[in-house]
Amino acid sequence: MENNELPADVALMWRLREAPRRGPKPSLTLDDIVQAAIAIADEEGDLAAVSMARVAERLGNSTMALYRHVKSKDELLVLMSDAAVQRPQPLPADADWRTGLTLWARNVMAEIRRHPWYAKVPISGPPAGPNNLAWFDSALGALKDTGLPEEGKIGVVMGLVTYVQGQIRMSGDLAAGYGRNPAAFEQFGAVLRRVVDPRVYPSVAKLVDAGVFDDEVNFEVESDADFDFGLALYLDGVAGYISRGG
Amino acid sequence: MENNELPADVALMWRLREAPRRGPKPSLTLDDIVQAAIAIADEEGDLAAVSMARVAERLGNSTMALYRHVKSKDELLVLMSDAAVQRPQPLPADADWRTGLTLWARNVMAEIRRHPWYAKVPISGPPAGPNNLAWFDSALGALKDTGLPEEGKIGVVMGLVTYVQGQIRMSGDLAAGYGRNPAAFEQFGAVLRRVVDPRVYPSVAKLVDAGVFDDEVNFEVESDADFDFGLALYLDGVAGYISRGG
DNA sequence: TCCTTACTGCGTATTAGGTACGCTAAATAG
DNA sequence: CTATTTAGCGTACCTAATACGCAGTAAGGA
Repeated sequence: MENNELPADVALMWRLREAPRRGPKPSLTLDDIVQAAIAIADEEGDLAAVSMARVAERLGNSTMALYRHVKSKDELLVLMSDAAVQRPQPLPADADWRTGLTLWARNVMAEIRRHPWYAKVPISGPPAGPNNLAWFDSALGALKDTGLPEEGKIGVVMGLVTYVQGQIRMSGDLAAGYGRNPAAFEQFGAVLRRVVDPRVYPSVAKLVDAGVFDDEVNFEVESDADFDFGLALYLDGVAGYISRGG
Repeated sequence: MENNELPADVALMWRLREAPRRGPKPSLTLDDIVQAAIAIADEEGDLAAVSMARVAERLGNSTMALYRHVKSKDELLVLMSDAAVQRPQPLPADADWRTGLTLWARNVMAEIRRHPWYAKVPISGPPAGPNNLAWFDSALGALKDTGLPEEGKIGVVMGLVTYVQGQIRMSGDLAAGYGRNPAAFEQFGAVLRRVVDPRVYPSVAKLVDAGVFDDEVNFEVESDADFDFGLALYLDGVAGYISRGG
């Protein structure tokens, strides 16, 4: 058959399996499994909360039943990461590239905020699922009138993806760390004051003296501002690249 | 005692524990443990290869002996991530900020390439270890003549850290995925050709038609080029920010 | 000197999780 | 009706983290 050549997980994500004819009717569908796993991760806010046993329990099945539908837990994670993201909203057709990419990046951020575990799924290859590919397509589309060569568009989008992913992972890790031990953050300024020798860490010492770490930090607000700040810097760079013609 | 107020892991990283007086001489030092764990992660190229049992075995001790020196495996990981990075080389004093940050970013990349697992250690808080703090200090120092306010410098450096981290994690994940299943990458173009409907994925379809995915990809080379490309874009943005005066 | 005390190493056991294997039963093709 | 294919699942094995408590050791004080 034609889709035998496709990697198994890709075939699953694109639903390319032909319906099997014989055997008992499945009491589980792949969709059920993926949705249950997503629900657990969402509720717990933690990818580590997803265990095969827990997913099966939620579905009223035994653990091993899942393995009839999924080759391994890793495969389930890949399926989750494609199913978790909805298709992107189409960008306004009349938007210039910068407006489009800004919107796109914010939408990605918003989408993933609903599934914070998304950034923890190890990326094992190019974006091969239909939903993730749609996001990729949408970002490329924002650059269609820039005159950049195709490779240049890919580079710009990859850089943006990298930035967004990095931001998400970092803020996610920090938020988790904060939740686990808020004191560590509140004491950070005091810790630095105790530990930082100005001869060894001159620049950090200046920050400490300037009192930068003294006020409490609000993570939600600050990470949004940081995100837009870094994004704007990156897009400034892209603007220069475009005006140079790639 | 004064350091009782410090978080335990911070105190360990800065070696602030007073020497205990009574009891048997420790046959293990914290350094031994951390170095053994690093050695395992380096050799295996995989943070998951580090288990408490394996570290202990390497040291000729029992698993549980480690817990006299380290509160948990997570704490060991934090210690590893600070011990793994050497102090940064001082940046040339006469370098402008852009040369300095470019050098800095490349040095970070080179340093972490020697310990690819570094990027997998969950960041649970601000950079609190002496070595990581030294890197942070070094990056801030590169911006000292820019006239940026302290908060602006932090923003620039945080954005850069985010970019570098994102790049490292992504290229690391991809390389691991490639190692596990090279076929998935080589077939990627063919897969897209089979699966991409131009009406749904117009921009990706254009890439496919342009043959962008047809040539084999060399990961080492390409990721360096991608890294410098994205870095340059970001630094272009920073240049604009600086010339606007923060 | 000897006892107390703090501390190290470690054996044991518990808990959690992923998954190989093989059996049983169901549905369908012939 | 029989052969084949497939779903569910019980069992078992392996890896890993870590709580708990005992035993032995070295320094401080009597």
